[in-house]
Amino acid sequence: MHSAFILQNIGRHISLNKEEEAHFMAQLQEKLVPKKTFLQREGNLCRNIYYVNSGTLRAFFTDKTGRESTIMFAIAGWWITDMFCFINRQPAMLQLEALEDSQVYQLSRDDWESLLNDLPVFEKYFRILMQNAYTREQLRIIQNLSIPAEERYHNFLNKYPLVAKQVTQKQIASYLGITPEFLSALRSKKNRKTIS
Amino acid sequence: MHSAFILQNIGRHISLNKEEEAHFMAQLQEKLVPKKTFLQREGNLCRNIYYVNSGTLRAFFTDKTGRESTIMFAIAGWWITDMFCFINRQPAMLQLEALEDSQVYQLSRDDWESLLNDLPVFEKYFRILMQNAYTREQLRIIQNLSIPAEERYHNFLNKYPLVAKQVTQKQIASYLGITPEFLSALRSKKNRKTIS
DNA sequence: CGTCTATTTGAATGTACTCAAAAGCGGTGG
DNA sequence: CCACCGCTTTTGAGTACATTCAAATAGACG
Repeated sequence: MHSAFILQNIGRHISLNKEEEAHFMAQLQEKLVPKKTFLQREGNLCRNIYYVNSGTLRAFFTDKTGRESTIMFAIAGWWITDMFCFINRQPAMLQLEALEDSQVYQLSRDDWESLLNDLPVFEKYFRILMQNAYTREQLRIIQNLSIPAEERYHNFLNKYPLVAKQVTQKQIASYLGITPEFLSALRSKKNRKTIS
Repeated sequence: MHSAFILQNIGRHISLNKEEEAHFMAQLQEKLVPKKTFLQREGNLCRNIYYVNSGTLRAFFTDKTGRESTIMFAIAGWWITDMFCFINRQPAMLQLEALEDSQVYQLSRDDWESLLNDLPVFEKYFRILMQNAYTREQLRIIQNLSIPAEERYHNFLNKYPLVAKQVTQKQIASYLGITPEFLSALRSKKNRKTIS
């Protein structure tokens, strides 16, 4: 049963009694997201945050020229949304797309706020989640600023091996901030080195 | 009196009674940081988080080649630390430097943890801080990935006008991820446009 | 005033991009 | 099951953005 997993996951950070667990689970709405469908489209009000039970999701930004930048991937155990727009009840800048058939729990902005009020222990849980997200993004910025694309690519493969298996090179390139052509060139350069 | 400011600042997010305010203030240690001195050096255990009362601080990363990347600036009203290493009680990757004579409140890792336990309302406060920090870094990543250096420079000037007044071009360049020479070239290009 | 660092300028170089075309791969329908 | 379609990946040539290195100029500070 899936609900066991999310409670187990939360249990690594905070302790809940049976009532609290039930109260929390009651707020969640299970959703199936077929491959290539969107949980969130750009411009629509960002109403929900999602916990991934299974599958793979991608959040990406599209600039005026149509170029996509992948902001994050999410696999089982991750929460994903357009956090800025979720918090501030604004139209989403990001789109959320299923990269394969996925199953998520949906939690609405209002229910999230109620949850934090009703069960203050969730303030701690989300404080830890936000703190992890912050430090993760900061490490990403440090890397983007200080190391070249080739090394960032290998770091990505090492840090997110499960994600790397599920996504295309094009998507990895858009996460690293390079073109798919250039990523391809890096890879073949590496192969030539390895072979010779 | 400075303590009024920090309490006022916190009061924008959570409500504290007089006892809680006193308990919180008792954890803080006031520190003067003269210009060009370091609050935190790379490799030292990152023991503290700092709230800036006055002045300007900079957090930066130094790579193997000696190149500096500015991770953040902090002026009055901001908290600053090497968050990843603070949370995980690790040697700092970042250095914290005063760009002018500054005055800060220091809160140690242990006292921070006690504060969260003793006054759970601070879980909410730091949840909001972490959430703001996360969304800020995510917007920065989106910009770094999707827009060219020249536009990022102007966005920086618009977003952080007070910071821009206090820091050198070299430091702004290292925040944007470009060399000072290239920033200088962008600026003179802009001037030529404006003049002609 | 002299020293130190920041900023500017320019030339040569390198990293990454654009555009175009070919090859590979997966899914779908006949 | 095979043929075709669309998308991803590869490859290559030409280009643009950004860097490095060097040197001159300007500013800040004791």
